[in-house]
Amino acid sequence: MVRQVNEKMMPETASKYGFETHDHSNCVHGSMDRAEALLQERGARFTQARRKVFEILLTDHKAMGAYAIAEQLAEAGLSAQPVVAYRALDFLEAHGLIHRIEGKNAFIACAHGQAHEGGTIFFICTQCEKVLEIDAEPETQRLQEKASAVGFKIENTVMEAKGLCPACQAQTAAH
Amino acid sequence: MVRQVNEKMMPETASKYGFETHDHSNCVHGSMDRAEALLQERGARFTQARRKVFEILLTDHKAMGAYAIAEQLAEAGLSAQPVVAYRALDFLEAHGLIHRIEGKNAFIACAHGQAHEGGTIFFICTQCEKVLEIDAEPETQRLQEKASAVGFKIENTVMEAKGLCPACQAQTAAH
DNA sequence: AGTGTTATGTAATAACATTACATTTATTAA
DNA sequence: TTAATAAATGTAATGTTATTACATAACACT
Repeated sequence: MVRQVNEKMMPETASKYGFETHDHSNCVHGSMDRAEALLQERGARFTQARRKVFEILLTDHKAMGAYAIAEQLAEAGLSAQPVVAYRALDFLEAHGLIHRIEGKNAFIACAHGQAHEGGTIFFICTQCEKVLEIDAEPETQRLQEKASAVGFKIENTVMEAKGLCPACQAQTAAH
Repeated sequence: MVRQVNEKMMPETASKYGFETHDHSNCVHGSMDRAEALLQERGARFTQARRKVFEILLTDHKAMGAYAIAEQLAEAGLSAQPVVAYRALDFLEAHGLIHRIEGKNAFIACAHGQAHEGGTIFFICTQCEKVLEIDAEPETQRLQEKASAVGFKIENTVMEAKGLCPACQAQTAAH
């Protein structure tokens, strides 16, 4: 696997992370390595299917549906059945390595290698499908307070905003 | 259609609204009347299908899937095809009369007759399926600020929390 | 009444997700 | 090392949610 970055590769590797340019090749491998370490520490198995699914999500760096992921699994010699993707996705989500985007029935690799303690807010670009993750604190805390006020016990919170990222706004304005 | 409330009916009509008891019969008709007025003002047509779907959601007062709604449509002599329900749901949502709950692929009648200007936060009870709506201000405003900081332009926000309502907490604790 | 617009009926299909069970691969303990 | 156990994968089928396409009907306006 190629890890070096040469001039020819730059246009591809200099992708978007959040909404800013970054060295994507480095980002992918760094995330894989961190995941590897994390899972080993937890005594969880980073199998081929899980590895491949995580890699797919890291590579595209945008929200992807389970079926699209399943299709790509075949390339690694794995079954392309949806359930295979879903199983890996469940596992990765449980370990905080990826997020499920409710508003899109899709998944993204967690940009931070591991999910925020206090939850995450997602800014989803409806045009390019990229997703920016923001630490949900202190909003989560405020939600807790509102819940307490009416006696509701929160188990899980979803905060997502759809709209246009800077790049797509510029593109739209250009027309 | 029966509008009067007698002793025999009370156990059914005294349902939950938010998480507190209220006169449900009155609530349903009040909402229908408000919707009627609102739509007339906007020059939109409150057809039989739309009326019936709204009524179904008001009656159960909990999150319902489109297919469950479609089944009930037949009772009014309408087609039970999902698309009929979806069309009415789209219309009602566009006019702020109902909300879509992303985390459940389901819909509820807006408890306030019309959606909050600044968005709504939903507290969804995973046990009884009831949903409480809370004004999202000032959270929406804070989200806007966070978005502005990274140059993101929000078009739509989803804030939902799943958990247990007071009644279901009590019930669970009793075991 | 005639015309354009809006809503509904009907059928088919697309997109997303889970269940069930057989088989394989890894872990563990004898 | 091997037998027993647990964990993960393969495969097929099915369940659930949502949309497309096109014909027909109802309404609104002149």
